[in-house]
Amino acid sequence: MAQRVVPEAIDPEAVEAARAAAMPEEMLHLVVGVFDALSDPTRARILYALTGRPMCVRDLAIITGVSESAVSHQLRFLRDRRLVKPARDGNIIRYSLDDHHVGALFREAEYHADHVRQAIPDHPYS
Amino acid sequence: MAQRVVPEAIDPEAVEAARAAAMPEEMLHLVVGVFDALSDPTRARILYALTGRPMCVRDLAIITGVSESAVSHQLRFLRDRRLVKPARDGNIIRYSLDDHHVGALFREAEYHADHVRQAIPDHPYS
DNA sequence: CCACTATCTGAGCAAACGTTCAGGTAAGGG
DNA sequence: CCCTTACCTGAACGTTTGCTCAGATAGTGG
Repeated sequence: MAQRVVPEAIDPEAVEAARAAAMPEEMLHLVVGVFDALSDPTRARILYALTGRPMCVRDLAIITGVSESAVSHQLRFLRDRRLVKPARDGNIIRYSLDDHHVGALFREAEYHADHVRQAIPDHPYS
Repeated sequence: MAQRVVPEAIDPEAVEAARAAAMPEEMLHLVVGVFDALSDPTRARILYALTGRPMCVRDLAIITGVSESAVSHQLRFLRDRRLVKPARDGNIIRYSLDDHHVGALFREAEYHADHVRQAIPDHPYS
């Protein structure tokens, strides 16, 4: 009669181990935040450009192909997450990377991209 | 009379350099794809758990706190991007990481998280 | 075979996202 | 001073996202 209501673990040891090794909630929030910052083409282009040199809003708009307003919105997003920092120079504001780890993240992601392209010669995403 | 219609670069050299160093469109697509996979809390929890050991859908649902259906949907997403791979074992299917770079990405992101928390002792995101 | 288990799939929906538009602020030059 | 330049901001919008629900599929054991 009494049917199972709570789903049981199939491999309780694995679940226990995973729970023990799980990332703290707060850390996960921050980690997901960085990946989120890098998960949009415009933001990725901005950050990748800033990998090489500081740039102002106007020039970033040219590079990314969106409006200056859009760039400004995204820069605020990136500033809030401490990924870029502004530096005033007269009338213009030059943005630069606030964390050198961004470069490393791109490098690792590129390795992964190679891994994918290697698995499927004619690349899998349309 | 003839007013400027096309926005001019403020620092043409920087724009030119950034253009020259820009990531190829196709590569950017793949790179953004990985970050996108890692930018959702549920997917991040799944991948982080799989960092330690292979797991089945049911147990991942327990770990992540969402339904088995939701996990299955996300696993399809991750499978499409070659981030995880399934291995049948009788009736259950165990998923494992398909790319060891995922671990490295988490590590770099954690470094960044430390960078943020260091900058602002009482952590900045609510 | 038939019931059960583990996983998958498609539709539907509320929430979040990225962009543009229009207007606002702050520093610089005539 | 006032106008221009560079950047910021809020509202509105169409799109995308991640979830749940209901039902389908595939392997297992009696």
